[in-house]
Amino acid sequence: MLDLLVRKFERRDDISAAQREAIRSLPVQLRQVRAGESIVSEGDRQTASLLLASGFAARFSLMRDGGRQFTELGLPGDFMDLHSLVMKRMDHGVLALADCELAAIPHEALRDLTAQDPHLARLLWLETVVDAAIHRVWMVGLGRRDALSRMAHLFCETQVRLDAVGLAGGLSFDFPLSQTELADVLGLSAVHVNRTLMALRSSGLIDWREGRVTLNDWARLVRLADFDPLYLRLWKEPV
Amino acid sequence: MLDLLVRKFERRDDISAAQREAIRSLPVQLRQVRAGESIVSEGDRQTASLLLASGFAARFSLMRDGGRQFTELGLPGDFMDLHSLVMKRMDHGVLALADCELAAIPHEALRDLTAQDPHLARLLWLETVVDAAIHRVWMVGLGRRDALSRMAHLFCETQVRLDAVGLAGGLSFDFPLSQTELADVLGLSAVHVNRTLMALRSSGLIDWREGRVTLNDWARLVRLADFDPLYLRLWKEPV
DNA sequence: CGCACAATTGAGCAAGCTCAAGGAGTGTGG
DNA sequence: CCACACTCCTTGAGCTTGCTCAATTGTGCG
Repeated sequence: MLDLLVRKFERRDDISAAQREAIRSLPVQLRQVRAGESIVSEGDRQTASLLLASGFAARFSLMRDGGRQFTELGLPGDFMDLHSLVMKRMDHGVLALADCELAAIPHEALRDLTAQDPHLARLLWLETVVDAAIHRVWMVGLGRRDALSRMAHLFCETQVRLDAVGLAGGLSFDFPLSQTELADVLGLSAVHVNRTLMALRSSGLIDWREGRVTLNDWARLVRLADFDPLYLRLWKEPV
Repeated sequence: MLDLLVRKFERRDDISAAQREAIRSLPVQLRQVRAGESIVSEGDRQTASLLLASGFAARFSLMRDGGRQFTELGLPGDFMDLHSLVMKRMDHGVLALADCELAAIPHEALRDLTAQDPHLARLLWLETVVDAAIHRVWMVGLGRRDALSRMAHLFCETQVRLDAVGLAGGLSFDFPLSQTELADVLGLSAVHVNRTLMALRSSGLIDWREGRVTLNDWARLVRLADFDPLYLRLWKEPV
């Protein structure tokens, strides 16, 4: 379960056997959340951070008028609320989009680990920094991309992120969102998501049936989305 | 100059005299950048992080088609690229919107500081986490708010952030952006920014003349923007 | 004066929205 | 087994927010 974290760190930088061991021996408490249920609510004060072991989750904010905006998708290997280690009170909620298994790691243990090992501290810090980088890319999409390119970008990003944790079978991956949920990711209405999707489908770029997306023409999709995966920091570079 | 940082930390948590001193004795190199010039370019590999001492800056991303989206405003007391301490390569650029003074703090010094003092490490980490929180709020605005409320929200946020560093005279503050730049903040066209601004002005909510904004009706503006400053983490709470 | 840049305004257009309805799949109680 | 409810997807129709293109008016500066 913590191996997921080890493997993610190892994609980004070299770590020693002792460090690997230090991560593997972090205390965890397993938690299961059903699809559609809340994982963390806005305003909660966290005392542990949740590592998603399997499933799909999303950070979201609600508006006074009932509107909802998802601000990030959480995939296996991602922390849903690592930032709560330094900012206890949650400024947003986290929702399970599929059945999820989560490993709760007490903040106390994470604090000890980061105090004793500055390198692992930086790798954890990097996790939250990559979240911010993803946020920025989404902002660019929300502010400056039209629906088609925005959606294409999300599919590209999701493919690369899932592939990084071995959950993409080539250019195909599970994507258990409803179109309404996708609309809240993309800042569109559900109706427009449907039409945009139809356009992507009928131009042969993607298929999406029974919760599984297939990217039929990666090159064309990347061009349409202007996608460059550098911001995901999924390749080695010393930290 | 580094006092700005000390004061920001002290707004958020208690720090000891020794810690204060450790921050004050960080090596810095002063740098001046003229309005309109670039502070950091996308793709740069940073070896120091830049603390904005005075002026106004913005993070931005460019699109292939020439479009531009600002992803955060940098105000005095903010780091423009603290995240580069753990993610060397810049995934976006930083632009001076007004004449800026910056203090460059070598990564080496920051690494030493964070390795030796976990509490200060967490406070620096928190800086980047608040950036991410601001990103999320902007995302909600870009995805789900109309132009009027989005602009009102930005003015509220800017007032609170400037006030926190003593740069707001009551409900009035310097705001040295052109309408075109504001458009790139809000994900709107310059023309629509102008019209939205007119609406805010003629309803008596704000004035904006000669680079200075005045908020005439804070309560109404907050309501229009649905603004809640909690995400800025400008008040005390142990880290 | 001439130039560059910012703000403003008009006019027409379009991407994306809302409202509404219908179909398909699934689960539940009778 | 059927009726019903429910959710999700799909499609049509008309509307509205915000866009583009274009022109006009300052304003500071060499």
